[in-house]
Amino acid sequence: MSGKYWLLKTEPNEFSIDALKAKGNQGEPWDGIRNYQARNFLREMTLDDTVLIYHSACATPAIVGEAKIIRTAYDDYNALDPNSKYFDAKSTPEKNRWSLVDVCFVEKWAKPLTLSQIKTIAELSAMKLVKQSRLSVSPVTAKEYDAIASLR
DNA sequence: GCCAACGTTGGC
DNA sequence: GCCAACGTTGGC
Repeated sequence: MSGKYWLLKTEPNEFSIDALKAKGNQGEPWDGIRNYQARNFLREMTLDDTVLIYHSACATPAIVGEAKIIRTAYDDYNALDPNSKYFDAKSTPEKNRWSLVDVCFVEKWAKPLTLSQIKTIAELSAMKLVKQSRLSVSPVTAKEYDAIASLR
């Protein structure tokens, strides 16, 4: 089991880890990423990479479980759909600015690792999640992942 | 609901 | 290419 590690944020009101679980093996297109830095990380993802699922903009922001990449980056069709809330007038079928990946549920943790806990752990205090709070897709180092895994 | 952080847009 | 204005994210 090798591969890279990532963290994806989602608002549980919009799409929770339970909603991802309900999708089963077919997984879910992780759409709506409209930030270049986040998009670039999406494009670096490879098959079977581990994804930490983080609930943001809720009562207790926390890492709540794990997922994996089941399809690597492809054009975000929502950007071309005028009826989508993710429509982007500057994207065309030839030059689509945005990408998405498909993600599949792996595991929901019995005990979420909260942001406030994360901030108190030395090995995790440099996480992009902490340093760049508005970034919705971020890399996680192997060291960080090990520290997180040992805490749950 | 407030507000800090910060990415994006557009005038010049 | 600079930078002010604006919009969004997300913790609290």
